[in-house]
Amino acid sequence: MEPLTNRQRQILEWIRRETGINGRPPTRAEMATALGFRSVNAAEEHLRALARKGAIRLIPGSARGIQLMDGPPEDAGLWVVGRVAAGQPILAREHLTVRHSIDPRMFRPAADYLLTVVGESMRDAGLLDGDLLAVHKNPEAREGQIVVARLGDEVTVKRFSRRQGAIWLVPENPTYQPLIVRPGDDLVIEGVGVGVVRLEV
Amino acid sequence: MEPLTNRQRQILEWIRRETGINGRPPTRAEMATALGFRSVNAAEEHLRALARKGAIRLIPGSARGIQLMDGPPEDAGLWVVGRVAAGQPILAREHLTVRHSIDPRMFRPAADYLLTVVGESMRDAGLLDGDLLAVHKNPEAREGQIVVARLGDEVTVKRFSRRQGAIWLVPENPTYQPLIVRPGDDLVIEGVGVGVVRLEV
DNA sequence: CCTTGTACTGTATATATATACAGTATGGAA
DNA sequence: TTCCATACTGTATATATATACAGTACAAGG
Repeated sequence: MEPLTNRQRQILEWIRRETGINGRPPTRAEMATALGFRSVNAAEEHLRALARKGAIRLIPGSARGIQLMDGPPEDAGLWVVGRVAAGQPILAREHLTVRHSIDPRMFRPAADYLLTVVGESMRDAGLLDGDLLAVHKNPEAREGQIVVARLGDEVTVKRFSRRQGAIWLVPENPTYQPLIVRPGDDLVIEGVGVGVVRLEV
Repeated sequence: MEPLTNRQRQILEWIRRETGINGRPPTRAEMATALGFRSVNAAEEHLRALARKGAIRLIPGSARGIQLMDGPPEDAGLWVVGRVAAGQPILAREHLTVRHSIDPRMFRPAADYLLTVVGESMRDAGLLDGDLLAVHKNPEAREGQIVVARLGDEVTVKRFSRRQGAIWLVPENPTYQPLIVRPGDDLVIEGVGVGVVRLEV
């Protein structure tokens, strides 16, 4: 998709919001009124530009014929990706399993997927066995963040910390030991935790 | 809402489906074509009937001016209702605050609202301060369930238990004491916890 | 029996709406 | 410099769309 200008992004966001609120896309006249155009043609040309760049689809000759190319964020949903060892690292294979209807943008920053937590190593951070960790994909982490880290083939959820020039992956359970990552170990930060969803209480 | 006839329910369902697929409500002509009417007025009169019975709202003089009164269950979302004391009972007032786009039917049984947990009394059950407890409205509870209970004016989240002929509201934190409900105290079970959503990690 | 509501057909029309065409001004790329 | 895209104003028009009005048939309720 071609990049949008600031104004175009602004207008696309407005259309998205308006469509969500009213349950139907706006007309050119409604756009002009709301966005401050004195000519309906300004709206028409913005729609053409957005359609040309692939952000929307226009249905010719049809009232309110605006289709948003990426569905409204409300029903985008999140996938549960594999299972993650939060105790002794156990599993590594990544594969989509179930999709849940949760707005990814409810979390800050927005979540990209959900990971099932396995084990009790993050218990004192309120992360229990079976919990779904909402993860924001990011190759870097800041001090104290809960991260999804990959060490070789294995994936683990821990608190990220830098101590004595090394990276520590610290559990939140006194019966577990911190993982100290030595330079040369192939550590990959997959993302940072941005939220938790528990389906059983 | 007045009861719908079979045909009206059928047509309402079609409108709902169509609106979801196309991102906008149908026109009278589209309805006639799809539903097999040879007159657009059949569609018009069905819409009038649905509007009169409160199932939809019609926007006069507007193209595709059909508003579904109850949104499709997928994007119904959940409201955060007030704040609940999970430590010493603190707050009682119930009022809607924010709405989150979470499928209520993700939980078993389906959630009716979200409650913000206040305090640390349920810490060892993985319920931290600020967590959103997904609650299924229910006036009864079974042994061991996490309940939202109202004692007089105050609302609290605890584990439900029957011991020695009385009801115990048991915290999950050794520094807190169980609440023993004596016969005569006006205890109301507001609902049972069916899940947790945490927006910060 | 009469009335009311449902469930349609068939025709007609005002207007809501998309959309073309003619301009103006600006800024970036070739 | 020229060309093109952006970002608009302003006018005009074909048609998509809502909606009124006139019927028909049937079933239920008072």
